[in-house]
Amino acid sequence: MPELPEVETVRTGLLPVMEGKIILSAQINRPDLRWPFPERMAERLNGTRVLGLRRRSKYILADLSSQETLLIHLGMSGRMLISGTQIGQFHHAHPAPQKHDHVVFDMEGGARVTFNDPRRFGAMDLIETARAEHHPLLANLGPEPLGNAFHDTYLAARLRDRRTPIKSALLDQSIVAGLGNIYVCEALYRAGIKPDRLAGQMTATEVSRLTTIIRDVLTEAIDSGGSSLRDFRQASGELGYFQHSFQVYDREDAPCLTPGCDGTIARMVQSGRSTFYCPRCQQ
DNA sequence: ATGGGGGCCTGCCGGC
DNA sequence: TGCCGGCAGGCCCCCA
Repeated sequence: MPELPEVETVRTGLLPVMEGKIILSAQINRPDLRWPFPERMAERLNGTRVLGLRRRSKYILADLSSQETLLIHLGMSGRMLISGTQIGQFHHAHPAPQKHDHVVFDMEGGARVTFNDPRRFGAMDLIETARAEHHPLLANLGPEPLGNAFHDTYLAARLRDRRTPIKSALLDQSIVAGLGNIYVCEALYRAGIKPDRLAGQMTATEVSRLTTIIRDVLTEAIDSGGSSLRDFRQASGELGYFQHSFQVYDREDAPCLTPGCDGTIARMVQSGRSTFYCPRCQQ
């Protein structure tokens, strides 16, 4: 799915049409995504005002005037598409409904936000705002990689003695929340660390370099509007362009881009997922 | 407790 | 052209 930068890009895109606006109607077209929708979801959403839109890891949290929070996860293939916004003098009509449009929000102000998710690995839930961080999906998340709690002594402590590959450790959302397959591959490449090295064997220097690089990669990706793999779009419908900055992800057999390295990007499978790396400059 | 693998879904692409 | 296997940005759950 959308990893942290893509989710942050979606959140930013939704802000102008959702924050401060009333949900005039929520239309729910099926009983579930990955899990059943909460009881009476449409009724609980209708007429509430969206007080704020937050992000935690890869989750979007909409705090509502009803003291409830709408939790949204995009899974692998979820999208939030906006229509009906006024751009200059032109008014964009709502497009015809598409297959896999599972939830449709009509907002005060005329915008329509459509959650479309072919694979249905996404999720939505409604929870008490005051208890949001205790939601089972959020309770065990590690620190935000762009927040103050993520620093090298923290990461070193969490990696210590772990006998899992560093790649798996960085994908573990309880260690750091928001990384996915792409950004872990990119970060390990930039750090010059071979993805199958054991987490517990990282040196202090390597851990320190990793924390900085993880921040850098995510920040650059957010600044680029995320990545538009397989046509993933921002809420506005625009394509992000960080995919053009991938240095290893999906580049099997292509030349390594490190200056002076004549290696070739390789692919291996770890825990059933593709890892891309340069066997030459990642040690 | 920790690590690995299966499973959930649909769509797309390449090979035969 | 059609069918089939493999693959896909996630993450819960079960097993050893």
